[in-house]
Amino acid sequence: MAEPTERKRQAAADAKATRRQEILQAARDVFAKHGYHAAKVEDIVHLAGVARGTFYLYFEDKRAIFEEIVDRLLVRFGMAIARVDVAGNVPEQVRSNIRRIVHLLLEDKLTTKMLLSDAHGVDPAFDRKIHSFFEQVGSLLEESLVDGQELGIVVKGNARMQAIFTIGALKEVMNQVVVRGWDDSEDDIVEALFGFLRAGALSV
Amino acid sequence: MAEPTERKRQAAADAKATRRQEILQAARDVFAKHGYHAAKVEDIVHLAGVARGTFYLYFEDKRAIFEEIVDRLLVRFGMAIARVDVAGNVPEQVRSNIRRIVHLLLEDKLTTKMLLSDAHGVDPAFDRKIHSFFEQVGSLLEESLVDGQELGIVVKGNARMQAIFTIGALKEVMNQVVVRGWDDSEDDIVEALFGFLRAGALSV
DNA sequence: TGGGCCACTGACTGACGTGTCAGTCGACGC
DNA sequence: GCGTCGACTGACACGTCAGTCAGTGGCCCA
Repeated sequence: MAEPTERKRQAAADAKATRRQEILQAARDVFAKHGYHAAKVEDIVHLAGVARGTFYLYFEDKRAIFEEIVDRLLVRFGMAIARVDVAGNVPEQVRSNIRRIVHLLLEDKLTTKMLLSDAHGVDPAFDRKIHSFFEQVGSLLEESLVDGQELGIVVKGNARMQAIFTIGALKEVMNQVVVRGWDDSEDDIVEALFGFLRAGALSV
Repeated sequence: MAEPTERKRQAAADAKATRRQEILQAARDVFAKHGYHAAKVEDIVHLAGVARGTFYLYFEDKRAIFEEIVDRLLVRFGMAIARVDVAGNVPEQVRSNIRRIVHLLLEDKLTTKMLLSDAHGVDPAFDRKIHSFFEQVGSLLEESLVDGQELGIVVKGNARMQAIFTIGALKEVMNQVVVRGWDDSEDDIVEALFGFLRAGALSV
């Protein structure tokens, strides 16, 4: 193994992977800057420093590369969520979940921006995908809230709406950070969000 | 006054206003169904039952009619918000505000859908307009929260974030109702949202 | 040296959809 | 009846941009 031919094949594969990565990164930048519809394939290839045709050697079409970028984030997002174990320290687990998610989203703000502001209206099928992802997250959260209500650690009420409000609050704060140039620290955001979930805003 | 000529002029003006309204309504339906980018002027004129050219007698271009529809909603939205008077019954005033806003947004779900899911990525200038509107709402809310904190009726903490979370929760629940076909009653939504602001979700 | 391979190129094409404008038509006044 | 007006029409011109494909050049092996 590792005869010259093989080594070469490997080097070539690496080069291709690198090239692919370059295009992917350029695409992320362009999509984040201009939005999906205003982003031209021309802009992407120009930024990546390759010709128009090369783009199509690596990706099916404009939509495909957009989808790949978003998909990667969705997968990582899904993995960042941990089910809460009611036997343990619940508040701390909730806080950890929030922290992991916020961290993930702020790690690559450009991709988050794409997800939050461009992912709608790309294509009906793609819209459905995004929607069903958030729906899954919502359902998972809702189930946890119902469990929590039975154990008395979650406020009684419409759990589905509590889940929606929570997701909305998260989405909106991420939107502010990522679209507007807010530079609040991750910790501040995590603590503020946790505080909001714990006590709401009104103390009347 | 009201001589034949005058009466006729009035009738003509009415006819024009009606025609304009027809096109506006068709546009709202098409934008809500397909999203801004996928909506074709062709679709709008077809639904309105007029020719392509007629559209351009009434509106500058596709963007202009979209902007007019959204602007109308933004104005009404702005008017639905009342400043809270700390001398009075604060919770009830907050609840009224929520109720008015939810009512307004559910009154014309199609326009709300446009605002929530299509208004981004239309055009940089338009994006800025939408953004600055929500920013104004956010600032107003933040000020109120700061006042409330001093009076002890709002939970201590980062008021700007509390404002963002609140707006996010509202946006997300409206999105669910309007994009997904949720049919929860207005009262349920208002009460759930109010409850969330009052107590959060966790009771630990 | 030459020939095959393959990543890469960029001029080109075709589709699409916006906005235009020369022309139609009915109403109305004279 | 005849001329004027203006709302309305819809075929067309035009720009834009995604995706294609015939061609180039560098590299390696025989």
